[in-house]
Amino acid sequence: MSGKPKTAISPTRGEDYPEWYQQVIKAADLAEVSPVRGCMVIKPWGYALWENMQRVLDRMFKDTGHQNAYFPLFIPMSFLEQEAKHVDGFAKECAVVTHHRLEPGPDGGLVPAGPLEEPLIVRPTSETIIGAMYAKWVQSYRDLPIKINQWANVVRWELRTRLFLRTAEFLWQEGHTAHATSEEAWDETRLMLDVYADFAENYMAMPVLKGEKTAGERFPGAVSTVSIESMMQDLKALQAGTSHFLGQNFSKAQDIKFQDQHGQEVHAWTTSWGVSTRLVGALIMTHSDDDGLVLPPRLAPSHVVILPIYRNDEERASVIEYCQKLAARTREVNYDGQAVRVEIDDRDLRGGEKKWYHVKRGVPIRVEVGPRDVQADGVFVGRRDQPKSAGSSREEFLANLPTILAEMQQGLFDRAAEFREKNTVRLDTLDEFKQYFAEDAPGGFAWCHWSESPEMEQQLKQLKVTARNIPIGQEPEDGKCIFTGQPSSTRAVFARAY
RNA sequence: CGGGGUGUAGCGCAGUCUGGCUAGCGCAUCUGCUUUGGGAGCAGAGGGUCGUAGGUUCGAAUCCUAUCACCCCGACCA
Repeated sequence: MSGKPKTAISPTRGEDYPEWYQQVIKAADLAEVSPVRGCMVIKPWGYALWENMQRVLDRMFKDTGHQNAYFPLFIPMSFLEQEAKHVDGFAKECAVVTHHRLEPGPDGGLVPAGPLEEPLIVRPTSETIIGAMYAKWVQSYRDLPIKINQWANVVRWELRTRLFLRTAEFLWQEGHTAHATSEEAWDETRLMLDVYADFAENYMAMPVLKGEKTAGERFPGAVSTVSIESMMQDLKALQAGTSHFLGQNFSKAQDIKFQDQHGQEVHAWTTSWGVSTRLVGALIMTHSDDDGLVLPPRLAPSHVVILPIYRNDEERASVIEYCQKLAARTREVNYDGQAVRVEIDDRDLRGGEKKWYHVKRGVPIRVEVGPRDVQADGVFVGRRDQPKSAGSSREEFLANLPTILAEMQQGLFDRAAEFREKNTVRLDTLDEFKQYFAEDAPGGFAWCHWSESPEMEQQLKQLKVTARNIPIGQEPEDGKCIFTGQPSSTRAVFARAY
């Protein structure tokens, strides 16, 4: 016995960040690697978190005029060949289905049989298959706009995978819209970016930078890609969501055209936008600490866990009864427009062990109830964002619960925002830039004047830094690109990234 | 996909160089007793065709060949 560790997660963030990340996922029981290369199994606690994200986002999509639908998992290979730039971006990393039958093989195994006339691609994204349907559905300007979202799984044959951040198969939503005018499609692109930013900041408690991607970081085939970018606790950036203005590139390739009010035949303007289970990774790396997962209350699968403490059957009976009543009362409390989510953990485990189990899983509030609390009609309350627990009366606890949860939600956002602020700089020379992103330097977010150029690409590659985006809403400012000296009026944010 | 590394019990590892007792240890699991407002103590038990397939040998976790998977570094990352 080496004594009680100081932290529940080992190594700590400071010791080995990537390993810490893996250990948090394991300790919180969010997911596991599966027998299938590059694919993960999302476990109940992790999936419940994803379901909460889905629920909120789905409501937001519907509130902005979108409808859900479902398109096929398989895409004919010829569809992917339609848009030239799209081909460049996706061709290499797709799973391809070439047969439609299995037959007994020579060694008692199975061999694929029945070759397909045209190979099918497992969707890496659905622009092409959805576009093909839109081409049928759109004849007149009266058919527009079409605003559809789908919740689906997609496959991108990634070589280096990390749970939630990059897996070969992942869950996401993809919105696909078609519009009569460029302006309308642009508005849609920006509106959905706002939805994502709203979700990230107000539900995930994760501050984000909204901005436009540089040409090099754009979605293949898009005219413009905008993104939300956030800072993880190791100072690396993570792209948390993207929204694409596709112009008429896809509609021309797929013949999505209509007659406008003047009888003119015109190609539609399309957009697409998505967020994925990567958000779970973002959530982990934004808030969690050396004792495990920390969840923002608005997305936590459980807000409150009640831990009964007793020594014998007699105590057990009265404590459990008290806990059940407490749980019922807690469910009557309203937080964020819903009943507070509460569970009782009555497993036959030692108190300390049980407590740490829920600390590691990030449950916002722990309520410990023993015989003394039953006597006093009290509770012993621990908050995930504070090290110490404290006693209070039952009524006081119930009355304060919504405030405490709201306070925790805000507290997480404030702490993350402050962290990003502290690790953000404005740099005006290449020397400063090189120093800031030197191998042994911590790095962070650097706002710099820039211009799209081979010089920039080369410097960035050397320093393992990427242009994250060009934040929206900057005051125009006269400056010079730090790489080329070209005049520049806006800054881009640079960082090492996931 | 290139370079390097690792596959031995659910998890983490020793043993491999130099082939040879019955393949071990820690944690976890199960049982009993003790403990009980805090990640328990003692005693006992279960669990392994040593990644897989060939080969060398009287004998292979150990040597050879192939293959698969995972990790790290690069390339890539919509």
